[in-house]
Amino acid sequence: MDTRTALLSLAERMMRQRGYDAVSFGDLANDIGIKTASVHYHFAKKTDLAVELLQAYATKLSRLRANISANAANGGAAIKSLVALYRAALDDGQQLCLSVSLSAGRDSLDEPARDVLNEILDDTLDWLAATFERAKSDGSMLGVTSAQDEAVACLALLEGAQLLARAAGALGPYDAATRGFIARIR
Amino acid sequence: MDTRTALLSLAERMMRQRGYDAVSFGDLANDIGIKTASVHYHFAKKTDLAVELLQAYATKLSRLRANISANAANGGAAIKSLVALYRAALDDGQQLCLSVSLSAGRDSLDEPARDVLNEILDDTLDWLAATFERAKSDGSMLGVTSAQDEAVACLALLEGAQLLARAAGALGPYDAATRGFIARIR
DNA sequence: GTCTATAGACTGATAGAC
DNA sequence: GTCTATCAGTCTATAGAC
Repeated sequence: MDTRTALLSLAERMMRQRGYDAVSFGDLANDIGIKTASVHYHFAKKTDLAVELLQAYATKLSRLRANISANAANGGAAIKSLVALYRAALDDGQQLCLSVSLSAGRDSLDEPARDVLNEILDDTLDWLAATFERAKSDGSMLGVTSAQDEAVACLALLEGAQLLARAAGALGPYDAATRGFIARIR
Repeated sequence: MDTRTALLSLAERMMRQRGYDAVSFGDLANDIGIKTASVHYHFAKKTDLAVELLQAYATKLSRLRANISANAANGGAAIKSLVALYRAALDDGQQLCLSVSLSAGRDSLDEPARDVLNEILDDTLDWLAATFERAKSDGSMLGVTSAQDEAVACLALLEGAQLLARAAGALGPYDAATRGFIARIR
């Protein structure tokens, strides 16, 4: 793996664990085994690193969601897969998903980075709303009234569940928080 | 208001808006109109400030929850009041509640601060579980099976809803996320 | 309680050699 | 691409005068 890719991968892991402010070029350089000046060669400013990280994350998430939609037998199964996806991102309660982690320290980011962050949220909510609509039509989920509201509620639940699980350093709270929701799926 | 109280109040507002790492003694000193050395007179270390902030927050929350319990006609009404409490804390989408904000940057805190953070979470979950039990008994909430799971799910929903509202800088997402949940209350 | 002054470490970032 | 060297700025924190 080339240095650039290694830096991106390390930065993602570190920022998901500690947040944007708590990760420095010095940390990254040290871990990789190079100097801070070399990190600056690959990413001129720290915000460039954040933006590229978020863009790669947005692309990856889009692909994963499209995959889920294509392979799910119905809307409910797709939603269930998304819950599993956010669960896997927790890494046993050690890290949040990048969007939650950087969302919390939002004010430390500049506008370009915040834009990609908003794009990720919007895309996720769009997918969720469409998928709840699908679940409503095919009858694979109980009690869906407003697909829009369900989408926001679902994302809030998953993000909050990640926060609680990370605080506990374990998956338990994530599972407890999502159990009732999952039970609505037929 | 004395300087110490002003510092606590300012630090709470700033940290709820930006997170722990992004608030410095310099920021606080500047805003109050004193020097950083004077801030250190009131709070020797930054972590002392965090711990005191969190302890005051824990006390305040306990009092508020006890008040809600005492004044609510039934369990459902109490839960509804808690949802309103977390909504008010948002300040129109400008800041998170202290516990969510510091939870995200958890790794920057030392053990004493993390301990109070966990205490806040545990107390909140205990109150929620007891209140869902109450709602289950008095029939003021639909579909309560496990009060424990409901408690975790409810807190996750409220914390995630705060995150989404702050990202949008508006209360809309909070209301959308909690609408379906509120509808279960009779 | 607040100040000046200062320490020592770390921050993001740049210039220029190899 | 990576290095050395360096910058100006910030950070938490302390000593000691007033």
